[in-house]
Amino acid sequence: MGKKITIYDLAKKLNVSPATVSRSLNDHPSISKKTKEKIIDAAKSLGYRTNKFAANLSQQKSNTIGVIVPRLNSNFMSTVLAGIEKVANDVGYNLIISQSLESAEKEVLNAKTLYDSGVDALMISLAYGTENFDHLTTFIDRKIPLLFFDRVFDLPNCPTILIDNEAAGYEATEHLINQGCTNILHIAGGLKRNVYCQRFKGYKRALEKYGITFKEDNLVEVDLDLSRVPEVITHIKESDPKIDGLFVANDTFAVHCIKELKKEGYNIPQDIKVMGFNNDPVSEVISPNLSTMDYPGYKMGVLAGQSIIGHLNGAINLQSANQITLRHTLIIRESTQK
Amino acid sequence: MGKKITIYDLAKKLNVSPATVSRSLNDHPSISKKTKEKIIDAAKSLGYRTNKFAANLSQQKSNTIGVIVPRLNSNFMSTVLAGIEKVANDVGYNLIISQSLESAEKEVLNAKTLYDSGVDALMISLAYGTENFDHLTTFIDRKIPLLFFDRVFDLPNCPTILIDNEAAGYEATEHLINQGCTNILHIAGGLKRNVYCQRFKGYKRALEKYGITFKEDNLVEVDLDLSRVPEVITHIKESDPKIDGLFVANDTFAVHCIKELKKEGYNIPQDIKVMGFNNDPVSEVISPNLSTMDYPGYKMGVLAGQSIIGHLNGAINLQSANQITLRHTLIIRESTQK
DNA sequence: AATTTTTACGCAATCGATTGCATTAATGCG
DNA sequence: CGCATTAATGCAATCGATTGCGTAAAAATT
Repeated sequence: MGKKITIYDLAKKLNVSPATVSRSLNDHPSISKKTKEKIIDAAKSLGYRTNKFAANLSQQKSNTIGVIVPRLNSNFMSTVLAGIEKVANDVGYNLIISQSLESAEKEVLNAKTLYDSGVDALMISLAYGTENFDHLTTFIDRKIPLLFFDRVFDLPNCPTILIDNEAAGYEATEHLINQGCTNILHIAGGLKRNVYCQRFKGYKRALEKYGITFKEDNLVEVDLDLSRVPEVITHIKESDPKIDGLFVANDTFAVHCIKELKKEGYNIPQDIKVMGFNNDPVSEVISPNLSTMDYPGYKMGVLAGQSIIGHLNGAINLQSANQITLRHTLIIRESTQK
Repeated sequence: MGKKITIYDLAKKLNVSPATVSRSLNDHPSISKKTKEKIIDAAKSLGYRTNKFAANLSQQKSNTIGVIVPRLNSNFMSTVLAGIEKVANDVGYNLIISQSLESAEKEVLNAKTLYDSGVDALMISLAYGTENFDHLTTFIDRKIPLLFFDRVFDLPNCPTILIDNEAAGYEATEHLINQGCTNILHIAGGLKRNVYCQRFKGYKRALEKYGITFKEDNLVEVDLDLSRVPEVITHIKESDPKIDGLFVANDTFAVHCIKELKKEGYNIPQDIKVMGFNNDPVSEVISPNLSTMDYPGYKMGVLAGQSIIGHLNGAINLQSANQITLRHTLIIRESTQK
């Protein structure tokens, strides 16, 4: 394998100008079929590969999309990413993925780096603590498409993709109530984030609807790290009147609550009925199987990808598809049986 | 926010040459402290951000590392990726991540794209079916560092990071034997890949060591997709003599086997003892808890990242750290109790 | 055949940062 | 003070592809 070969090499070899080579390779209409073929053949046989650095510089675009997620290694996120990657890859976009690790500061740094890297668009799912959005408005100011998914925030002209967390929270709670629960504890993630805040709102609305008074004590806001399970268990043990229903904002946490509750001698669902959220694979593994809310991660990724790419291609305009709400589905399993 | 500002803008504003600006920004020794400070201050206050396209073109490097994995959405892989991302991000490298979806063809395409994108290095975990490595030797030919992790292949001068799958397979099988199993079924992934092939070898060696004859019938090679669980169950049900031990090459699959076996009336571990592999979170959720082999994904990612970056910086040379083998740990839980 | 219109291609500037070499300014030294 | 060093900066080419504009050649028109 020799040196990298450039359009200049091709041009020289074929006695045409570099401009012609470039245009041929890009299938520009004003080049005759013959020359095009000649050049493309030569390019192929000489193993020409376009230098993206040069192309990027000259076109001021990178064919790259930046993605910032709270963490890569959660089932939900990696599934969303799989969806995004699929569509991006299919149309020739690269994905630069970075994780904020739930830190607002790191999110800012990530955004800066991606900005510097010249991504053509940014897709983001916010960290727990992000409150300031200057790192994102930079993108908007520079007309770089910005899309939120799952953990969204309302910025002008930014499409968002999510589910109706309020309705889902409502349905989850309603289900528990229908199963006979009257004292339902809700374990929420950071309430700054829409996903948790909305689920909580739904929870409250369901209580109201069924004439149950909401008690501050029945809301626990944690970061959903498993190390926080014990305090939740304590909370439940010390509850008076006794908690008889548990609505947890994510399956992983719910599953570990069940494990601990079982250890403490609780019968699930007889003593406490438990609802999760996400339909994570573990929900089908725990015994009793966890009732949960299905949350279409892969589809979310695919739609997010399609949306941003359509947008980059000018096919979709911002106004028309400013918010996509995906369907959620209540999944009833053993953990909430009467 | 106005237009993007360049070193030329800065140069003009400060009455120096672009060269001086560039050198100042890169802390070149031959620029006086005063001018450096002056320029850096101005850059900061004007919000200068270096145009990576230009820098890349001129330096012929991208500060970007390509990663190809079979799939993003598995707990193990996303954990490894989290580790890689962490170290890469800490030292200012970007990660372009793509998934082969276990298809050799897509892996080739991914490799091409990453090559074209000018990644400074490539890290890869192979798809099930990859047998030809031309798409990777391209990198070697062009002196682009190439590293394998987990699903590796021995190419000259390519560092690999993995665990001792043979030993782990041996220990897993030995444990089953020690617990009294005499007819152990092994569920393997594609045997073309080292991880599965080696685990299988370890399995066989353990059998031999304990005087058990290996039967072809006791090896099932599947792609470990959950849709394949039923056929495994059938296999077990029809086995004669009865299978009393199951060594599955990954936890997810193992867990679903347990679920199905329980449905079929088997008692785990009384009737069949089950060993998984990976120490996936689900292994602690299934009842009975699954014995497994701990496999340090995050650490693998971190080491892989450090290795390739050290290498890019010239700190580590290829020869010295050509293969890193991580420790694995047998984790004994309920599913293999006597 | 003369002229207009198309078609096909080349010229040269551009994108923004980097860097080898030359040059000027500052400093040192006898 | 004059010359040799050394320090600090500028010039201009380079990285490789893209693209507006101009022009020569071919085709169409009358």
